[in-house]
Amino acid sequence: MIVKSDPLTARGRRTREALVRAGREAFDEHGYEAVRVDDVCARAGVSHGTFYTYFTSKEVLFREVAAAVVGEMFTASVVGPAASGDPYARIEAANRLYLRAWSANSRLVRMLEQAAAAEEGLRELLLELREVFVRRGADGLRRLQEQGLADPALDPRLTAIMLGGMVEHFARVWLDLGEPADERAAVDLLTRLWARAIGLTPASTSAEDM
Amino acid sequence: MIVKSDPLTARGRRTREALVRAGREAFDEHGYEAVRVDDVCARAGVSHGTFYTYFTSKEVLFREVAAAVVGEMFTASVVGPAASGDPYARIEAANRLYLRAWSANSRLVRMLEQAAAAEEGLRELLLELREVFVRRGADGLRRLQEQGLADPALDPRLTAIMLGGMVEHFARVWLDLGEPADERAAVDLLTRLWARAIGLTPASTSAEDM
Amino acid sequence: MIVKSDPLTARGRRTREALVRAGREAFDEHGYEAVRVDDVCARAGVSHGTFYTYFTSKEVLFREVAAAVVGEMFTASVVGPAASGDPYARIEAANRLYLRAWSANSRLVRMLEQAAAAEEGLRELLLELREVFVRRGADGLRRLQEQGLADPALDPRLTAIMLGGMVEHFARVWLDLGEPADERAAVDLLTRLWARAIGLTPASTSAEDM
Amino acid sequence: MIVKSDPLTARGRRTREALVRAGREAFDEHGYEAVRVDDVCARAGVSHGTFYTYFTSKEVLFREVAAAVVGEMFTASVVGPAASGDPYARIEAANRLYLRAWSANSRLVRMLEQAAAAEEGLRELLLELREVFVRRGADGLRRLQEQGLADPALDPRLTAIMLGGMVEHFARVWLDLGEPADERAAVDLLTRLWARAIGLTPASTSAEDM
DNA sequence: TATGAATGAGGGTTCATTCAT
DNA sequence: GATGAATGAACCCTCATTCAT
Repeated sequence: MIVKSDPLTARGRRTREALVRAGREAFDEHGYEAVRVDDVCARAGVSHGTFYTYFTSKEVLFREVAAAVVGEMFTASVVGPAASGDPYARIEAANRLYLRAWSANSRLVRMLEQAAAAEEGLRELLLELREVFVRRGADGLRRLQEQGLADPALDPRLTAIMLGGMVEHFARVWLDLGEPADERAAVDLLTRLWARAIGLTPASTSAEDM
Repeated sequence: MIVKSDPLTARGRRTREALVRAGREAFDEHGYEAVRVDDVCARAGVSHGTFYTYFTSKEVLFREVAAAVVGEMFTASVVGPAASGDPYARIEAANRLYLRAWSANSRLVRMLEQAAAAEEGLRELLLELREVFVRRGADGLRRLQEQGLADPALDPRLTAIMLGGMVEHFARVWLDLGEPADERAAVDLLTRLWARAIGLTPASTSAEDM
Repeated sequence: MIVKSDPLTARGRRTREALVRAGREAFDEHGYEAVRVDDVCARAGVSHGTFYTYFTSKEVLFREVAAAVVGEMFTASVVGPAASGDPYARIEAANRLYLRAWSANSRLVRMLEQAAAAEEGLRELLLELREVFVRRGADGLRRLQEQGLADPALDPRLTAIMLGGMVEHFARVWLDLGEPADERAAVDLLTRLWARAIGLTPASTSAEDM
Repeated sequence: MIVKSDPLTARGRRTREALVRAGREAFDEHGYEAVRVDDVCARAGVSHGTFYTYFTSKEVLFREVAAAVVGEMFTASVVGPAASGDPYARIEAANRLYLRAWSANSRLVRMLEQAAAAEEGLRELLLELREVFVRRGADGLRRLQEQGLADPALDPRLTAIMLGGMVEHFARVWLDLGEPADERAAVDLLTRLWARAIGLTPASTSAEDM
C-alpha cells in the first residue's frame, strides 16, 4: 500500500482539510454506509480522483474524522481546576460538559461504535475514547471516597461506567430519539441521581442543593 | 405489485420460519448492511428466489426480525407478580431481567437504532420498544413515591429514562465492548445505585440488603 | 416438450377459457413484456401452476390470443353481400368495418407486430392477417377496374396495401394517440380519399355523394 | 442523486458518442426490451460501469437515441425551396423524402411508439414528431386549396394525417414486413393516389403525369 | 386437475478505486 | 497536485418455469 504522505504545500493542506471537514459533515448527516466518496468530494469541491491523493480509502478518512471527534470530546469535557471545589458542583459541571460533549457528537460516536464492530483499528479508538471518560469518572469517585464523601464500598471503575453510561445514554435518547427535556432540568436530575447513587455525603455547604 | 401472502401450507410455513431464523442470526452476527440476501438464503438452505416468495426485500425481513426481538424483550422482562413484595428485591429482579433482555439482543437493537434513522416504520418500532420499558420504570417509581418509599420530587418519566438507560448502556458495554464483570456483581451494583438514586427508604425488613 | 392436450372436462375447458380471456385483457392493457404469467393467473383466478397445465409458455398463450383476435378481425370486417351494390357505398361500408376492426384491436395487433420481429411463428400469423385484408382490397379494386369504374393503370395489390394502410394507420392515430375525430367524419373522409384515389367513376346514382 | 453531466474532455465526448451510436444500433436491431446494457457496452467497447458515467439508465439512453432520430427525420424530410414549383412534382418529392425518412428509422420509431405507451416523456416526443409531419402536410394542402388546385372541401389536418399515414404505413410494410416493391414504383403510386385523393387539378404542364 | 412452493438464470445499478492526462 | 474517465466486483430483485403434493 502506498502511504499517503502529509501534504507539503499550503494548497495541499487546504484540500486535505476540506475533505476532512466535508467527510465529517457527510458522515454526521447520513451515516458511514450511506456516504459515498463522491459525496465527500462534491462537498469539498474537489474531483473524485483527488480524494485518493490524501486518503487511501473511505475508511481511512472515517478513521481520521473519528479521531478528530474523539480528540474534541476529550478536551471539551475537562472540568477545569478553576471550578468550584464543592463536590456536588463539580459533579454537576462534569455532567453538563459530558452531556454536551456526547450530544454534539452522538451520531458520529454511534457510527464509530457500529464501524468498530467490523474494524479492529476503530475498535481500539472507541475503547480508548471510553477509557478516558471511565478513568476520569473513576478517579473522581475514588477521590471522593478517600475524602470520606462517597460510599467506599462502591467499585470505582464499575460505578463510573454505569453512571457515566447513564449520562451518555441520556444524551442519545434526548437528541437522537427526541425525548423532550431541557438541558438544565436534565443536568439537575442527572446530577442528583449521580450524587445520591454514590452516597455523596452532603458537605455542609451543599445541603441546599439537595 | 404482488403482495407476499402468508404461506398457506406447512411446508411454506417452515421455509418462512427458516428464513426469519437465518436472517436473525445473520443480522446479529454481521449487521444489517453486511448481510446479503444470499447469505440468508444459504443459511436457510433455500434458493435465491425463494426469499422473494416470502419477503419483498431485505428490509422487510429485518422489520420482521426486529419486531420478533422486540416482542421477546417485552415478555422476557416482566417481573412476575409472584416476585417478592420487597421493593429493593423487585428492583433487583427487574434489573436482572432488564440486563439479560438487553444483553441477549443488544446487537439487533443497535441495528434497529441504526436502521431507524433511515426508515420511518422502524423508528416507530424502536420508540415503541423504548416506551414500554420507560413506562414500566416510571410506573414502578411512581408507586414507590406514593408509598412514601422514594423521593417524591423526582420526575418519574425522566428518572426512569435515565436509570433505565444506565442498565441498558451497561448491557452494551459489558457485552459488545467486553468490559469484564460478572452478572451478579453488575446487577448488585446497578440495583444499589438505582435504589440510592431514587432515595429508596429502606423498609425495616430490607435494611440488610443495602 | 410436452404437448398440452385440449382439456377434456368441462371444468378444464372453463379454466382454459378463463386464462385466454384474462391473457387477452392483460396483454391489451399492459403489453406483452409487461404482463407476467402471475398476472394472468390472478386475473383468471387460478394458481400459477395451473397455467402450465394448459399452455407450455407465455408465448404460446399470446399466440392463441393473437390468433383469436385475428379471427375476429376477419369476420368482423366482411362486407356482407347484402350491402348496397353501389361501389362508393360498398367502399364506405368496408372502411367503416375496417376502421372498427383495427380500432378494437389496435393494441394487440401492434403487440403482434412487435412480437413478430422475434418469433417466426407470430410473423406468419401477422402476415396472414395482413394478407387477408390486402387480398380483399385488391380483389375489390380489380373488380371495379374490370367494370370500368376504377383506373385500370393502378396495381391492385400495391394500391390496396397503400389505401388499406391509410385506414389502418388512422385507426392507430385516432385511438392510440388520441387524435380527435368522430367516426362518421373520419369514415366519410377516408372513403372520399379512397374513392378519388382509385379514380372511381361516379356512377350516376352516387354523383351527390362526391 | 448524482447528475450525469456532459463529458468535459474529448475522450469523454468520444465515449459518450460511442455509447449513443452503439445503443442506436442495438435498439434498431433487437428492440428496446431485448437490449441489455451490457450489449451496448460491449458494442461500444467500454466496461459495464462506464455506461452509468453517462446515462442514469437504459431508458435515458433510449430517450437520447430517439431524440436524435426524430431530429434527423425532421431535417431529412424537408423539401427544399429549390424544388420545382410544380405541385405534383413537389408532392412526389415530399413523398420520396417521407418514405425514405420513415424507412430509415421505422424500427426505432415503432419502438418509440411502444415505449411511449409507458413513459410520459417519450409520448410527448412522439407526438411532437407526428405533429411536425402533420402540420407540414396540412400546410401544403391548404396552400394548394388557396391556389384553387385542390378540393377546398377537405379538412387539411385530417387529410394530411390520413395521406401521411398512408406513406408512413407503407414504409413499414415495405421494410419491416418485406412487401416487395421498388422505391420508384412505390413513390409513383403513392404520389398518384395522393394527388388524386386531394383532387389536384392538373395544371396544363402536368397533364401528362397523370 | 389444481395448487403453490421452489428454482435460478438473467439483468439493472452502485460505487470504491485506479490511472492516463 | 488535480482531474475525471474507466473499471468491475458486488448485490438486489424479477419472473418464467418446474415439481412434489
